Amino acid sequence: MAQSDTVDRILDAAEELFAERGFSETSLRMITSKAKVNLAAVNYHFGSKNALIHAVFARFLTPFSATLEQAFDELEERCGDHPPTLNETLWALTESSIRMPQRNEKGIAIFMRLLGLAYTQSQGHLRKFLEQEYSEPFSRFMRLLKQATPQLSAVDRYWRIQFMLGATAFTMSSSDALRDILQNKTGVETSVQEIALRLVPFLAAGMQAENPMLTPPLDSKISVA
Amino acid sequence: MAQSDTVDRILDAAEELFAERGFSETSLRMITSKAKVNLAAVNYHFGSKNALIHAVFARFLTPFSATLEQAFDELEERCGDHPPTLNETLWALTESSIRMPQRNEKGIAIFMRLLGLAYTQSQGHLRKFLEQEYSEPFSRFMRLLKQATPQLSAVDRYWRIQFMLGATAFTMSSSDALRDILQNKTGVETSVQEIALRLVPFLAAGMQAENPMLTPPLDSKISVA
DNA sequence: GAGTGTCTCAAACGTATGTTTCAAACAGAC
DNA sequence: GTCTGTTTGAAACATACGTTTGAGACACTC
Repeated sequence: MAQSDTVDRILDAAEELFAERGFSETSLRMITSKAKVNLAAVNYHFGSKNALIHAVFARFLTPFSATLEQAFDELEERCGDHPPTLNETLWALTESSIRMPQRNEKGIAIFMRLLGLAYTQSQGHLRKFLEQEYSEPFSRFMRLLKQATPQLSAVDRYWRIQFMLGATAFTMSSSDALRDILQNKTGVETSVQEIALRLVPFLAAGMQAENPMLTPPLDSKISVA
Repeated sequence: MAQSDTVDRILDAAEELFAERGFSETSLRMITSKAKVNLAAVNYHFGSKNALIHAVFARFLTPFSATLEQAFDELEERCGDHPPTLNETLWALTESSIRMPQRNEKGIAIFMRLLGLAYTQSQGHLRKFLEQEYSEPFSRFMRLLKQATPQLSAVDRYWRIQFMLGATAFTMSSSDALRDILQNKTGVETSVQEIALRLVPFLAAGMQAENPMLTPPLDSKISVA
């Protein structure tokens, strides 16, 4: 074979195992035995385990980042001069992730789970890699959010964006487990698309909540001070 | 010394390191050297690394669970026959965690971060341990949430609770870092109490958002199917 | 078909991990 | 003081990890 498929087999296996178990909990030997390739192939083709992790992310993040840029372009064009609304911005992001070209049926779930892990697991090298490779669509999203919520103070907006990120990353990073729990308890099946469909209204409502400082009940022991 | 403080020193060090780095990324040798105790002390006092993880959780979860039960008791008593509202329920939980007896100033952040990790890192033994030890206050909270949101279907409510958990665990677990970023960018100081003050309205608004299935924009490519 | 660069393979390397061992130190009771 | 049960200490254990090695197989060029 001229161009070996070993690289792809490794990436496929690594992607799935990383998503299932996390990075440090997945050994190269698990990956190579699942991919049915030799152990040394990983270091031959990628150089190191960290570089393999980067490659796994790059394989889906590069096309996703392109799709997202395009979605933002269309959105801003469609809106003309007035800035896109919060709902439109969130849906542009959601649709981009859902309509991504998928390698298999688990595509989105793995994609989301990996993104969640990237935030959650404190892998310094990964964060650095993602920041310097994909900072542009990220800050563009932030800019759109700012335009869509002019009524919020910078501080309020900052914290609410963190809340959104948290709800998304956390839910997606354990979406398999959560889906299974729900499946066992109620027999209801839930696709990742449906989770996203439920998540966006939740986030939008939270972002647009009333002034946060007025809500503690009168008898609360917490002072605003 | 009659009752050694080795146990507590190990628990303190383990708690902090686990919260900083996760479970598999923290070795017993890191813990014992931070705690300035012998390596074998962990296995002597706790039996295994997994048992140590359980002990770390039990040390703050047991008193917290008691505080929470009490807060729920007071809440339900105060409300008489009608069920507590969503805001009241959320505030009862928030105040319980904020007013927890804290070992140090990082108390709440570590507490939240560990809870988030427990959900995120796929440590089967931990989930099993937490479920069989602390299922009661958890399901009581769930019951209160159910009563406070009768308009939601069971499935909607399930997912929205996950979103709340995520926003909370994620934000609180990285509250130190997030506070510092905000401090550097805007010069604004934020206490954990203030984060909670901002978080609760966000969550309440998200929980009470309009029917999630009606919100995708008209030109959306996503079908509700 | 000899030569060349690419890739695979089994084996080993060095290091780090969780756990165990066993002697020494310590405490409190008699 | 001596004994007894508990706790600490340094060292070793077995295992798993990421990585490296060097010989072999393969496809291709000239």
